[in-house]
Amino acid sequence: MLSTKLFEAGRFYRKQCPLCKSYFWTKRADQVYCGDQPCVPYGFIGNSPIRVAVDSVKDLRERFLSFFERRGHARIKRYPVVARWREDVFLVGASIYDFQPWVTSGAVPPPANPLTISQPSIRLTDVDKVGRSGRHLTGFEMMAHHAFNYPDKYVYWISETTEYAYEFFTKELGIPEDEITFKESIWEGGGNAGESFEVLVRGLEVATLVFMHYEVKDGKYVELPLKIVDTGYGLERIYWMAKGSPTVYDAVFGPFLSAARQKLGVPEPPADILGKASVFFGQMDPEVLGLERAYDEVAKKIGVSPQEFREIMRPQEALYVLADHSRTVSWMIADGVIPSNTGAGYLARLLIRRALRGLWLAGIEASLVELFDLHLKYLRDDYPEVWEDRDVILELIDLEERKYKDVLKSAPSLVKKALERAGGKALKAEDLIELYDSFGVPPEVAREAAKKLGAEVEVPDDFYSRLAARHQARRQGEEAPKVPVELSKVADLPRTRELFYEDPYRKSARSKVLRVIDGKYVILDATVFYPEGGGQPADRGVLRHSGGEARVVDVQRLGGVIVHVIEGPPPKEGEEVYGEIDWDRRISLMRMHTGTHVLIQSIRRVLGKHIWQAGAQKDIPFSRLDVTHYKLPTEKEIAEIERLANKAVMSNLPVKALVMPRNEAEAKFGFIIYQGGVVPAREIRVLRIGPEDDPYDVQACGGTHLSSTGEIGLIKIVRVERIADGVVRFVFTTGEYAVDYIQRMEADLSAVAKALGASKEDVSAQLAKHMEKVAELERRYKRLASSYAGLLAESLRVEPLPKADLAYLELDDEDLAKAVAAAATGKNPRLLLVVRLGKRLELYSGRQIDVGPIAAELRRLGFKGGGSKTYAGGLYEGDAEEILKAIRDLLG
RNA sequence: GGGCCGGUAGUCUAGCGGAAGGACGCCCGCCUCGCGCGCGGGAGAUCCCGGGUUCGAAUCCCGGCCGGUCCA
Repeated sequence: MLSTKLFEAGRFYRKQCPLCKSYFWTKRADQVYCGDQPCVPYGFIGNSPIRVAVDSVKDLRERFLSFFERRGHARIKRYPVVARWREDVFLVGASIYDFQPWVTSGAVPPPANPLTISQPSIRLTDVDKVGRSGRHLTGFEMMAHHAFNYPDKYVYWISETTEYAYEFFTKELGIPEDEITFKESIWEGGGNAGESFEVLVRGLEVATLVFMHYEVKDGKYVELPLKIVDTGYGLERIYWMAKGSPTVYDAVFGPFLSAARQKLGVPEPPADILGKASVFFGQMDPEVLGLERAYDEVAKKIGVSPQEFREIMRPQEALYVLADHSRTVSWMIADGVIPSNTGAGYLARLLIRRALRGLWLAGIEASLVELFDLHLKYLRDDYPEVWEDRDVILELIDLEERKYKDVLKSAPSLVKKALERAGGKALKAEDLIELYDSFGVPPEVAREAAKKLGAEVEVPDDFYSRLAARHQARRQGEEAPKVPVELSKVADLPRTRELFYEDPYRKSARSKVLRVIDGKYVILDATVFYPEGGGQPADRGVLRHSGGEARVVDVQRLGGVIVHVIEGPPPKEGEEVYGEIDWDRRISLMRMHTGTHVLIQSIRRVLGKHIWQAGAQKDIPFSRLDVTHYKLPTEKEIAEIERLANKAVMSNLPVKALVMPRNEAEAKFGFIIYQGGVVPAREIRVLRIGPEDDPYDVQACGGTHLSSTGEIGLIKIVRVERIADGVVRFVFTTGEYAVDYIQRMEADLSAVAKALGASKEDVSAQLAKHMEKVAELERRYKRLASSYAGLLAESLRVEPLPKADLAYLELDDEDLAKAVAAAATGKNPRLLLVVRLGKRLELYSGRQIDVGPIAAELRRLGFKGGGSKTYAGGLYEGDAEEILKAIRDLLG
């Protein structure tokens, strides 16, 4: 039993729902059911219990946030929907995600305590119900108030939380006190758990109050030192209730839906059918029933034919899906997601394709870009930052729309080919997998295409898992540890002192050997050797010790210590060694690393805010930087990026590594600091390029860096390529390697210039001239050759035989021979022309003569070759007279 | 990172071991008062590059380059 002061003082009854067996609290003595779906139907459609005027979603959000502000909560800016600070999920699915795992584990203090926020969240678990259930959304705002209770600092717990919620709904929104039901439940997620209350009003869950104080370990609940109040108030749902409209979509997207209907000529649906449908769908569980069955059931309950019902609903659903998905996708793109075939990008693509498919199924001919554009106008007020990215969003949608249409267009011919290969009648599961794996044709589309060709295709239920199995084999073996040393063998050692951070320019140090494992792995108390990390390779160098000199071939982090992998005589444990790094290599890598930061910022400034690092590998002589971008940059853009990057180099900006608390870094610089991925610590190392008041670039980074950008010397982009959908790779180089590269290019250019007899500056013009000259010569040659061939054909000495006319010619040019033959056999269809071309012998014949049997006969005389009906060619070393004689015999 | 598909005239494409074909576009002529349509003719291709196999390679094999696509 989960009770609280509010229930005791407010005279609530605790009851058990006879349908779902849940316990709940209510003020109404006569309430029987829990008040949740599916136990009771919606009671607010067309009749809202909310007594105050709520003009807009924005108005409601503001009421909530200021309500909690007035009660001592700090208002926090919403976080991005892309969870770059986490490695376990792509997207933020609730407000608590903002604080996991660092705050909830206790490692990092919250940005404020208590706090209130309205967090845009994305969940794709119920994506199939969106548009149909009337209440599911892929994107929604979770309004919340959070309190983090530490053993030494108590904020508030169950009684305050329930009172706040009760007060918000009854006082702030004016819902009658006896309309509120608190249902007891247990909530679990993200590795945490706790008791919870679901706040229900007339059949709709409007908020969940979670009292998180367990960690889930091996299926058991372990008490956490932290007690966290995690609440979630559905902004869209409460607004829906305030409006009392048939569906949440009509409430939230109303103006857009009207505009879209008008634009597309889709009639306004009858509100009563929509309202009833929403109520019945709400009470159904399509997961169990199947969506199509649910359709029939609801139609029956409303009293219309299933067919009529579908006709009314299909276009509405398509519009609902469009409204929801377009908002979610816009959020994602504005936060830096590029639709692609991987990760979060794939989820964006999925939503875009679902929106397209919905419109297509409903028979609505429309441009998705225009519909997005229309919707963005309505989103502008609530999400100004999304509006700022309008251009990028529309360009990406246009691109995706075209791609999808291409797939649909090419599907029939691909399916046809697959059918032919499979022998006509049916496609097997492997064929479908092949189609999806190689061409992106979804199985449903393949089935439709095959049906049109008269073939039956069944999509297996386990299609996607079979697909996964096909790729599983390759995934294995990837996670080989970098050093084959068990963590337990070094767990007792103190953290290695990281001299490379204290002074990145330090080349050597004396330090003590703490442990040597297998004569190959050395751990020191302090080291100048940088361990591989953050895309920067490990240092190389030597360890000099009493027993000689060992080469350091690799350096890796293992827990808190740094392991040197050596080749050569190992040092003794306890002795002092002299470690020296390969400085030329290290300083070059530092140029590459600092250069990477300069480059990504330059790319961002030229190509746009949607640019994020998708991976990077610093190396010599070339490094690479992968960024999110949807098309190959133009030469002009690349030149501009390079110019900007080198301008930053020439400005000789200061580079400074700052160690600061995570919250402070995030608040000061934003989430843009997470370019290289997650940094798992309370204190993070932030690299700032440029002056404090106007930095060029700021990123969380664990690498070694120069102290000013001028030391990079030069940044040269070598190549730009698209390595995947939505990912562009910049291959570049810096410092002396950039000079090497340019010198090599110039040497090549010089060689070309020399061959052309032109100066380097004049190469391309001279080359164009040469090409033109060659083309002109070719034209002249062809003209002459063709008239010469005509003359030769005219002057052939033709020897009439009973079965054919024979002619013989000696030439040294095969093309000429062809031309002569074409002219001569064209005129005389019974001509057989024998041409001697050095060691080669060729026979050409007119239409009426079959050269095949003749060639067969000649092979017996030593001719090696063959051909078609009117041509035979091959080697013949003997006397041409013998051939002619044989032919005369044959044709005589 | 890996798999698969593709690269043939300005564009789209057929051919997939034997003399590089078609469509659109372009040029010329006929028809028409003129335009368009129609008809006839013509120009236009290092068959992506480099090796190999073969008497012979656009075609088969190997290696590159470029593009697409799917999976990580």
